[in-house]
Amino acid sequence: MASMRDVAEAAGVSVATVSHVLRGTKRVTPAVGARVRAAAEALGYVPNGQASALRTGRTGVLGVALPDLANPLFPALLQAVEAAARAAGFLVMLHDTGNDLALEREALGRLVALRVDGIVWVPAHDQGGTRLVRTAGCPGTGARREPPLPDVPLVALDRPVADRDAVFSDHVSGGTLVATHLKALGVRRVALLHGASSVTSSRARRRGFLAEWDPLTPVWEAQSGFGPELPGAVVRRLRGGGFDAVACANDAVAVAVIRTLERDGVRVPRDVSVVGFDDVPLARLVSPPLTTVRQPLGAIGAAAVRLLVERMADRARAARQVVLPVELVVRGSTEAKHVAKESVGQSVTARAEERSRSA
Amino acid sequence: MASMRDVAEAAGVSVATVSHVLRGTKRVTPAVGARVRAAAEALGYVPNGQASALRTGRTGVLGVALPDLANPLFPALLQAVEAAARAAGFLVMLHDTGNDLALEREALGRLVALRVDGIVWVPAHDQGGTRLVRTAGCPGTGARREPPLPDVPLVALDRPVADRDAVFSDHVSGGTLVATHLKALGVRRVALLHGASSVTSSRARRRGFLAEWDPLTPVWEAQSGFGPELPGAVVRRLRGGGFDAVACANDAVAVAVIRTLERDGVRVPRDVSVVGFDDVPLARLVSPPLTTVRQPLGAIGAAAVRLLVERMADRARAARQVVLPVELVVRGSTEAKHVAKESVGQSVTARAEERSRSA
DNA sequence: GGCTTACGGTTAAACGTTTTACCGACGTCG
DNA sequence: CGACGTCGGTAAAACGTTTAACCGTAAGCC
Repeated sequence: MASMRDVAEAAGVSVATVSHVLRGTKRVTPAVGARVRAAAEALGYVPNGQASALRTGRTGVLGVALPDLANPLFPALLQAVEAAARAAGFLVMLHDTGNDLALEREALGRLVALRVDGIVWVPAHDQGGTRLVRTAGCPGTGARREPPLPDVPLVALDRPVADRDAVFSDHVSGGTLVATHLKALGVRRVALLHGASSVTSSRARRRGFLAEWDPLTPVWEAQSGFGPELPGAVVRRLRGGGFDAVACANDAVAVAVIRTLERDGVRVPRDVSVVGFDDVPLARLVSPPLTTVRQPLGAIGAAAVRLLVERMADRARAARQVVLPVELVVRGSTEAKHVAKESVGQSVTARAEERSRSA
Repeated sequence: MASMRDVAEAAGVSVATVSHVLRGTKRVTPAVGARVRAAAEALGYVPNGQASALRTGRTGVLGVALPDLANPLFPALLQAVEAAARAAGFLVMLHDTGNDLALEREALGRLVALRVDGIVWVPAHDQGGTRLVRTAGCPGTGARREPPLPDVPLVALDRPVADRDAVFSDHVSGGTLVATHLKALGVRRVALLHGASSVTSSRARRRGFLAEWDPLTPVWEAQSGFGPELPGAVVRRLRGGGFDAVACANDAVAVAVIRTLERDGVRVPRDVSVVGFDDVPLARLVSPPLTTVRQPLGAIGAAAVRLLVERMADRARAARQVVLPVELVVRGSTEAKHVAKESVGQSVTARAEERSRSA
């Protein structure tokens, strides 16, 4: 592949001049500029990013490490991050960590080795984040002491990492929004299906929900994970019935719940309302369309890149955390109980959908 | 960040020795080996990928350029490619081209500039692929003559690119499978919703379908695109009715069709059967679960990486094309017409699902 | 005309690796 | 005892850029 030296020879100038022309770092005679450009074009010259990165210390690449692309939230999030990164002039390097701590460590290691300018990281487990960044391993146990992550600009998404920048959705008020909505619908008995309890956001949503919910009303809680397969215990309990609404860990779980209920002849939302979380594209496509809490993916991506850029400018700056507002999107999977149904349910749906579109 | 030179000084050896120890390229005294490794660990040394890439000419990175992450097929495909790449020791660099030809060109350019070892590319439009790779532009029109893509190992997915390796699903037999299935169900009048006609795979499916379909039976055809929003003309025509089945460009379109039909009181599959394409995760979650044609994503990813590796070994090798078999997955959105419904429809569903799981 | 300045361009030193060639010491063998 | 191969380690060149320092020439100024 043609190098700068080849271009220089073809144009009859020095490599320095070629560099200056191509990057516009110095004024040159129009004639020389034209000669150089012509030569570069003729040879199909493509600057070697490796070499210039080595020299300048900047690669123009952001690394992204995600737990699982199969969860539809993450492609959407990735797209948002990629768009923000591109707007800021960065390419994106992707690593799917498959929810595996070892893979996650390796992923971060490779990103650092490639000297990416910054890392956007959704840790698989939230304890894991901090452990991976700090010096880890149990001294004295003989376990190999894992080295800490070098001081690379890094922003954690949705999970806290000690002493690092982070961006969160406001899961607490997400939980509160769900509780408020269900209360307004006249729901009395509710089932909460949480994701993994090790995930901060799950706990935050629960906190937000319970803060708003009448403390005297019984609430049934269980772990459902984040995948479309419900644990057997949850399925059995859903069959048991006895609740007016189910609030789910995410949209995939909500869809699974709806299918399970319908298979048993329970009608959604007439008999039981179901609320999801995330508002993935799927949510508006299923039947009934999901009432859910929308995460501000675009804002998350933009904030993440912004934090990284700020940190590149000032490595010593104190860690900053950004919390972004979420939004309840009312669709067809929830409906008023014990009160005039059509009017309330429908009008709320229409209004909310309208607003979210114009936003 | 600590460099090799720092490690060498700390260990009291030369940089060459450090390199040899860390890469195991030469035998060293156990004592020296231990000293070097200890120093590296103590300093938190991470080799500089840029530098070694510059020296060796290999980056260990594969570039991936996709049209649109919002289409759920592509995250799934990306995951497959990433898994295959990782298995072969490569990292993946992602670029979402947003179905935009200019962005696509820029994406490929940046990947080349970063000297990725290979590129996996799903061209947005299939004429675009070839045009981008060859020298383009219209000489004489004054349009800036776009330079051809340098000779980087590159594999095109699902769209042909002149003189390059490529991997396809067997869309022709995909179309045939759909036709055969619908015929067996007793469907007489069918609507075909195609994606963009500029996409090779769409044309191939149509060809496969019509080859199997009774040429005397009228077929209604229209372009629906690939997104979840149906064009107005298609919606109006669907409302008109008059067919027993709709074969769709992909699963998202199929879901949109089902919703549209149901809104008009048409029951799926009882009144009309609907068939999707791709078998994205969404397909089994919607109601009714989609009968669709599964693309062998894992095999596609593996084949793509394999082709790239082969070409790295032999740059002059002739371009090779790999066509991979697809599979009909029968679920609940299709049902037999004019014959005993429950028995045929259900048993076929059960059998097919069983087989696809054990596979 | 001699002085300074600005301009257009070049030289050469980095950046952090990998790798070839080399070198001294040591053991072996004739 | 001398020649020789082997072993462990090092010196130095190279990869393709960027950029600070430098240098001749021509223009500007008194």
